[in-house]
Amino acid sequence: MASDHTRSAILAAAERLYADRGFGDVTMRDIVAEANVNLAAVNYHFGSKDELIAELFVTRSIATNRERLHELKAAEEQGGGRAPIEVILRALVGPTLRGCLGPENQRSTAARFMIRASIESVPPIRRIKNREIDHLRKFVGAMRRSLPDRSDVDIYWGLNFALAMAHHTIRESERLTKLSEGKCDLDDVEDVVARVVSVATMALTAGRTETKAPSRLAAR
Amino acid sequence: MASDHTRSAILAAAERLYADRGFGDVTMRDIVAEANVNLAAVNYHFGSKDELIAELFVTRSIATNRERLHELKAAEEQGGGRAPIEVILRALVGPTLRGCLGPENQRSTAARFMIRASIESVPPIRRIKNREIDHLRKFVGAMRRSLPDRSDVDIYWGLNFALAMAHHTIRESERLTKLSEGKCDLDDVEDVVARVVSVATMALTAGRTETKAPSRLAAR
DNA sequence: TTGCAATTCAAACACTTGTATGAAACTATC
DNA sequence: GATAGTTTCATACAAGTGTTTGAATTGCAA
Repeated sequence: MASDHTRSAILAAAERLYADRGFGDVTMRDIVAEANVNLAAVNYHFGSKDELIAELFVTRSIATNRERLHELKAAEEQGGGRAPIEVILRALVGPTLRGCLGPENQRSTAARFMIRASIESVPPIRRIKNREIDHLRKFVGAMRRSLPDRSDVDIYWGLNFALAMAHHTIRESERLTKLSEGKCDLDDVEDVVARVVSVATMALTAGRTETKAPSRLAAR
Repeated sequence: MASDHTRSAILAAAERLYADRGFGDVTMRDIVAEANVNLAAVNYHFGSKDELIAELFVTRSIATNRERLHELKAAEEQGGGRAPIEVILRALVGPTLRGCLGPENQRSTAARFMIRASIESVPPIRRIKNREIDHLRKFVGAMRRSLPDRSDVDIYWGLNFALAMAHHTIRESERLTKLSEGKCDLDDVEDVVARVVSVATMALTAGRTETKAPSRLAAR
């Protein structure tokens, strides 16, 4: 107990630095400098660098998953156990996209940290990451209920592509802006979410629910 | 001149190790051990570790781009200047997917190295990477010619999503296999290519060329 | 205030990293 | 076969890494 001040200062500084520069080039000395704390404090409070990273990841992982599941559950309850596929997908990719894109000042360090963690596979995180599969299975379940005629394989691929578009867009947002000479506005987060959800919905419904070809706006 | 043997042994070993384990945890000592070569050889032949990485990346970058452009050019010539969008997308994502997926023994180290390079952003590569945008612009041009009614913004997003699905599927192939309990067969590369191309095509044509809703098999 | 545990701190430690050095071995030319 | 240029090698070096140490400082209860 006592003064958690140092502890949380380290957590905040580490998360910020890791989110910005990745795990590779952030040293413990960088972290303690950013936190205005002595070098030995990290080992004193967390045991080791890896345990610090692990704690950061576990905490954020739980929070992100809770947020996504909250949206999902609300949608399913409102639909009497079956939510529209667009809404499910929105619950899956919305929180992360909103946290990582948009105007600079309102991006969450937490979301950016999680994206880093999903890219750079550092040992302490890799060990924990398997649990994420259980989390994704809950979305698979919801998608099955939403699209009972769809094969499992198609569901898995749809989920995979939805995450692909969301994560890749975040990671390569700078390149997309440059390539499109600013024509693709990544600050308009809701537009990005709508595009991702729309395409993923098409991937999941094409060739089955014919004629309905959901428009991009329908996913808003 | 003289014996390039050492030089190329280093290149091969480095590419293999980087492809497998990433830039982060491969040291020069790992490389020279794998190449059966003295530690000082890397600095003697390449100047520095960074220059070795840069040479590796430039070489592979040129080769990959040439392969993709070759497919693209052939398609456009056959179509009298306008290739079907499916074929353009196939030229974009096919080579990489084929190189990185499929049965273990026929995956190319080159392709896997390039994926590593596109994920882990290490300084020597970051400096070079900007040129890739020029390469992508050629695909944007072909896509514009193929879909003249489509807005530039939609073209850029379609390209972005196509690359997203291809790269993410490669990076997270293990997770997808585990999540789907083997139901998604990532060794069937042509099926994966067809799925990616199909979804990207839908993203690029939906709401415009109505009724045609291209089926997954149509993209084969 | 005194005493004791929790916390902070400067310094050092053991280890790994990429790079440099200078002697040895090799190769080809005369 | 001697010589000059290239390549290899064992070894050392300087810088940076995470971690440990033991003394100083703080905070709080008796």
